[in-house]
Amino acid sequence: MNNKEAIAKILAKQTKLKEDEILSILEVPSNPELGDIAFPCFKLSSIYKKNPIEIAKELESKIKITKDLEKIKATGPYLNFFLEKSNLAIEVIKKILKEKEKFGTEKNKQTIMIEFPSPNTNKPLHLGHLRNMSLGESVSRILEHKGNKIIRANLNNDRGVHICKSMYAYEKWGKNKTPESEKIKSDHLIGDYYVMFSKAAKENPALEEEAQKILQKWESGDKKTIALWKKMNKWAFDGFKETYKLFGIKHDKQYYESEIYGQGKELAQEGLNKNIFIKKDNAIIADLTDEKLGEKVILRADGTSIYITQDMYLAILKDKEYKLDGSIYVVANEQDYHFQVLFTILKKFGYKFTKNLHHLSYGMVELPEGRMKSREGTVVDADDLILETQKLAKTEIKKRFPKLSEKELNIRSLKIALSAIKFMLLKTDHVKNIIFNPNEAISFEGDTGPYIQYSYARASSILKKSKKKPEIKLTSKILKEKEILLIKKLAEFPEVIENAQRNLSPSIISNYTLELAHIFNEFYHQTKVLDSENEIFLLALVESFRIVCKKSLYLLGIETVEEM
RNA sequence: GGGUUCGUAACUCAGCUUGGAUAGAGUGCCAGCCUUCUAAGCUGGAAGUCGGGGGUUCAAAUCCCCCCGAACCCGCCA
Repeated sequence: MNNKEAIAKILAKQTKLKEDEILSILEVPSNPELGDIAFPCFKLSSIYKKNPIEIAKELESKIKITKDLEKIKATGPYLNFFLEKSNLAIEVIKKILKEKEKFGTEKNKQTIMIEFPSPNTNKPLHLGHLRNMSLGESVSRILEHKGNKIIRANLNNDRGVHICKSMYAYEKWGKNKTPESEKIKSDHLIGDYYVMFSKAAKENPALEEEAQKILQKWESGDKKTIALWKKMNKWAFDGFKETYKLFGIKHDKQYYESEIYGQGKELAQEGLNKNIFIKKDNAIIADLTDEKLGEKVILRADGTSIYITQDMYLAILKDKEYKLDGSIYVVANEQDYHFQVLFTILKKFGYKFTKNLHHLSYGMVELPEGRMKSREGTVVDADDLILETQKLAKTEIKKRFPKLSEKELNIRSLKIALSAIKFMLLKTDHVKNIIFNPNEAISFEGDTGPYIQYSYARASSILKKSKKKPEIKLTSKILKEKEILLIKKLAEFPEVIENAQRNLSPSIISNYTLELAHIFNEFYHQTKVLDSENEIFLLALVESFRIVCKKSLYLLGIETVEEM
């Protein structure tokens, strides 16, 4: 901020350091009571060969107080600057109220594709997918906020032996059952048969070969197999569609593995011709031992393509179709190696877009007893979790608003439930694993989404009840501690977004929003807004909080409620 | 065996990018606060060898090295 620059200017006059040098040393004191901006004197200490404590004292007596500078105080080896708060407050609030939801935006105008969650069609979405989708959607919104055009893409893994397993089980035990006849969500029906197959295959390993046979039939275009595959895939997609809608996810582009899985063979041949790949045991492989990635098969000895072959092709296809400035794959960290290999190969081909590819790798969601396993049916189902959480939210709402209409109850409880789930998944740094304890994880108190929503609702309530209009005018120049803290926190927002964007890290926003809401609640208890001396100004402050809080939640994919 | 990532309070996590002043939250526990803008809240308290060891530095949770522990990967599966 220009306050820092002004201070740097003053210090540059008094010391041998240059302005930008000072600017990089200036920091915010750990405790606000110490001051607003601190200058550590250690650097000067080595230049002047003098005790930093003495240097701080000397500077304190040399620097004059101006109208924006309330006080200067040397504390130990630090020189602390106290800013005049009312000017700062007016400046910050004016900017927020003027720019509103555009506060902190930029005009980057890049086209960026974000791929998520790319599910398999043999089972319904689970908690891992919810983490994936929360991340993908939040990163999309953060980059949009920075002015970029985002294409939300989804790669449907709709073929392969895992899908044949569900097909086998359905054919054998399904007896023309349908989602309608069983009154079950269509993708859940498929998942049930997948689990059934796995259990049966444990007893009778020969079933694995049966699934392989179906895959061969599928690849040869056997009509009956294709018909069954189409029928079951539709069930999967219909089910996913509902979950996406419930969770607030909309894609701009759908890719299907079944349509691209055979492609990329020309690339393999091209790589061979260009000596990027070599032939070994009749297969085409990439020798990446120099890159410490070992040898990777690109095309099987029988000429069929594998995962990496198709992914090479898809990366090029995406770039060709959209002329992308960036492409982000939101995929769990179990595939770190795959993406390292993929990007290395594309680079060897000389594709310029390779430098714009990014694997947004995130940690696993585990249960207290260990990893979730679809095969064993120990996964936390996405739909079930959302509906269960919504039920809990309904109970809480009914305690507070017993007369609320059924319609409003449904809308509000869903917003609160999704906020609890999404925030839980986004508050932890995405590289880390999350241990999901079903008994404790879903909460509406403490460091949670609903806590933030509640703070927002309180703010809305104040504005609704006041008879006056917010105005940036101070009746009293003396601001209370929490009022100043809140203003300072609001001012941090653009920097926080910048940081979150640079690191593609929604958790930075989650933690900021939590701190913001926390300070607002402290302010709420310290200062009564209605009928106070500074009412119109405080209303403007509350409105500023509402704007920034709502925007922060939006960037996390979370909606606000006006009353809760 | 090799690679990648993680390790901070009883539990779940911030802080590490850019080294600085007594390491911060939440949950749980203990003690308070609802005739005052919504108690899904607020105030106070107890609770820490920042995995261990070494190094760099005036200064290390933060940077470097070694060790230990955990997760994931190392397939002509996806």
